[in-house]
Amino acid sequence: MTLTSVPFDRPAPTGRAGARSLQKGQQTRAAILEAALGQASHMGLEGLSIGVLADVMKMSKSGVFAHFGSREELQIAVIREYHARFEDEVFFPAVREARGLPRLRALFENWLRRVSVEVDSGCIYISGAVEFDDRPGPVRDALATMVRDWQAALERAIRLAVDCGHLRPDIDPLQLLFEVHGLVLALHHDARFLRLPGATERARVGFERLIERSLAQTPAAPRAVEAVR
Amino acid sequence: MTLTSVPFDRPAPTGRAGARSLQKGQQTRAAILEAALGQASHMGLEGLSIGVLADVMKMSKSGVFAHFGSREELQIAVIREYHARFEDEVFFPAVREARGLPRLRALFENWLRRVSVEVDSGCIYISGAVEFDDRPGPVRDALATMVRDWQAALERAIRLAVDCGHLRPDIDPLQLLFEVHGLVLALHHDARFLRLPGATERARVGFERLIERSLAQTPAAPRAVEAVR
DNA sequence: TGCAAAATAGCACGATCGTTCGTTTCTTTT
DNA sequence: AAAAGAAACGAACGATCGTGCTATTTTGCA
Repeated sequence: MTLTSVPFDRPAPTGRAGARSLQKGQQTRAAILEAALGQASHMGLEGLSIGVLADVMKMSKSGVFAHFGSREELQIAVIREYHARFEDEVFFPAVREARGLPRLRALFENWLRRVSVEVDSGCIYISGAVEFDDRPGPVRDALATMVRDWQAALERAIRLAVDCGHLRPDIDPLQLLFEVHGLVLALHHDARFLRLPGATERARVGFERLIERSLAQTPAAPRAVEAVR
Repeated sequence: MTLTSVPFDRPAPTGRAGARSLQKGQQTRAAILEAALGQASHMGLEGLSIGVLADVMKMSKSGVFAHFGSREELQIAVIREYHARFEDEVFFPAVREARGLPRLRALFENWLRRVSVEVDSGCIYISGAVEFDDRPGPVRDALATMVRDWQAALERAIRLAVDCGHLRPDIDPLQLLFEVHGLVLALHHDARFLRLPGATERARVGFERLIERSLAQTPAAPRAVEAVR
């Protein structure tokens, strides 16, 4: 019951010894990844620099390098690490809620928390999407896989809410997903770039209006009379 | 009656001679800018490289460099150029429409066209916002000024639609702006990064629903009965 | 404690980056 | 046509980049 089916090669036991308790290498690798995640959040995945990372870790460049084999692999490792944390902070806590509207609300609320400035780091899904929308390659592929998985999870939650009878049966899950996603992107833009206060609340309001319009109990909304022009 | 009040130092007549017809320097500068705009659309403003630009223009690096004085100035010049084209393609054609809903619709529709993949280039406002949300400096400032101006223009159009009686008087223009902006961002994401077909139509549908909900003629929407949970 | 293997350091490479400077070529004006 | 000025070139700089080697150190296990 995980968000994604992408295989993680985390332990990567190169030696024969079963990784009983995190070997030295694994834990410095984890520490590097931690630092890399921070750097990528601020400078973007393309801003990741092995040299800078080595300085931060007080290691040699080659020491850092050896853990990943290439810059691309480092970027992918960062994406996977971000994905894992996203799962832990957004997805898993939400699936403990009752299926249907409560779970959908929880997913959105947790998502908001992850994206808003309250966490100093930016969302790698969002910044990465912009950085790699014209850059084919394994990094883009990894990123796209994770984003698609997350969108699929949201779509499932929406469909569940429909099946539960919480939302009207005639709503288009993908359209609703599109609109909800837009709210989060607008939040990311206004809060992080324009530094506008209250963006989180705007996203919440937008979400509640979308839900309200999609509620099952709503008597078939009276057709708006003849739109202006 | 322009979108922005930011002064353009386009002609920049260094000599005393009145620039009657584009001097040689000005027109190669324009050609460089054209190429730079294309490069920035694909690689982002941070991906702008004077060396690559020189190759494309078949000029020397220093020749290109001399036109701008620094990489930062080049980036800012690109932003201004993009802004000018955005005005020409999105803003000006729309203000010829009747004020109120028709103009608002035209603004949105032109915006869609500018952002969707139909134009091969990406939107520098959107990619720049992500690239520079954690990078203070003159480039970020220039970008933020342009974006804020565009948002202000949209806000004005919304307020006009309210004043005309097309939209309900109790709607919050900034909230509506936020939600409309989200649709465009979602379009940019789905169309350019995920390469999903039909994203433009989803944005249109979302927009029409937002408008429908805000129409003046709509009888006060019946309060949705007690939301689930 | 000793030994094999894993982890890290050190150094050098080729490439690219933005930038500077002095020179040369092309335009424009007188 | 000559003189003045703008535009473009070419070479070099210091810095940083990712990466490939070979040592050296550190670790984990017998």
